Amino acid sequence: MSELTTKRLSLYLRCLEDLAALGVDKVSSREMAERFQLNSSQIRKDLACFGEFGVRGVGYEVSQLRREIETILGLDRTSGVVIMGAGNLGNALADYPGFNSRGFEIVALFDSDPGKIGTTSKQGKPIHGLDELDSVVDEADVELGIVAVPAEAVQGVVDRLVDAGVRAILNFAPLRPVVPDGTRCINVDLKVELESLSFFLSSSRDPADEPEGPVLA
Amino acid sequence: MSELTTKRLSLYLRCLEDLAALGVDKVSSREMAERFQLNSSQIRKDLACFGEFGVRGVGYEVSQLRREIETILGLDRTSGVVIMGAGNLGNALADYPGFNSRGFEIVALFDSDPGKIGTTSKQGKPIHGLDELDSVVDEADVELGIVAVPAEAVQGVVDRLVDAGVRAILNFAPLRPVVPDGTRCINVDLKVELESLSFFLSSSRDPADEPEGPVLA
DNA sequence: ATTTGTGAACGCATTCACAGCT
DNA sequence: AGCTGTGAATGCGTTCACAAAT
Repeated sequence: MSELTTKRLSLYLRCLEDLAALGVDKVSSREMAERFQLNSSQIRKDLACFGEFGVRGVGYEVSQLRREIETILGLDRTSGVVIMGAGNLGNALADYPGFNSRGFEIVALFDSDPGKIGTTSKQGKPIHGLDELDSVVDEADVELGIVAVPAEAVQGVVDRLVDAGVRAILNFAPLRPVVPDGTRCINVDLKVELESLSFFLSSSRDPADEPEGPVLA
Repeated sequence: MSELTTKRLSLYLRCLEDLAALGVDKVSSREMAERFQLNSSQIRKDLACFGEFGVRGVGYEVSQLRREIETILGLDRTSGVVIMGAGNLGNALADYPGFNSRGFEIVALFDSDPGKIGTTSKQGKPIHGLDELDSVVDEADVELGIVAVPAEAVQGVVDRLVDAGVRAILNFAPLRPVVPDGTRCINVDLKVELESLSFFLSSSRDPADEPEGPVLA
């Protein structure tokens, strides 16, 4: 099963939430595709990986499909989340509404700075020292770790998470840590994204790509 | 040219910076691949899109290749950046070291909250009202916009950026705005990433994927 | 001997197009 | 008539393998 498919399922889920909020109760793949700029075949193929949720000639029932996707993504169950690094980014993520929603619960932040330990984020999420990681992970049934520490600290922090039993990691540091088999790490590399935009700007300034005007005389 | 290639170029650049810091001055694609867990053919193919930077039988000169990639990505030139939304995330991004580095300069944040206008981020980046967007973009030669506002405000904010002449946008809100041709928008959807990890956890708990133990008797 | 640069082969993901069902 | 589910076709990205170069 492709990771691209699962990411699209998240998108579809959000679309279905929008539709439900609008009071729509039935939707076809074509309708959804048009409304949200998706591809209808792809919607159907993605869903086909997990079952048959539609009715031929009719379409999909919004609330039912929504529940199905929630179940597929494991959002029918709440996962505890810890955030490693209580800097600006860690704090922002701790209070990010999207991370404190169905399926997830931010349990705590961890930092090595003694000045931060014992304080909380703006929304009141506690900041602990690293020595408390194992006990918090055990007690709060934490399955997910978010890493927002400087590059040089990443591998050590990830190793600590893996030792504590966390097998899913979202890493924001600009260095891809090595993780053992059976552990998944998704890297969100903000600098790479920004540099990709810089390339776009640079190449659209540079006339190299479009050497001539319109070909039509 | 694939966006995947340009994102990998950012990675290669970071690797080369590491190598330079270690005092390495020549490197082969195989060496780089092993050290940073990449694929040597892919490195060569990616580079081949932009020229011939190596010497057969020898490899690449670190400082030269580094400069070449900086030029390709447009980092030999500083782009002004504005951040829309001075909430937790916007503020964290404004002070993020990776965004205040070679090739980029965070110029200002913008917010509609009168209580924030006139204040600054922790690192001193000014927060303006939306009415000042056009003048700031004009005066500071801003080419890049980062969007960190709630979903319902995204499209309006993006339209304002486009009107002001910003043609490259990094969007953190959970809604993909429509942008005109010639404008590029990269969406970083944090909730999608987290839900993708939730799926991984869910499917590795669920024995459906691996119905049996080891096949070897 | 070693490594680049690249055409060819491969594999994966998307899109098409239609049979099957309501 | 209309829409799903899916095999077939296409397109894209990665990997292989080797000729060209030092």
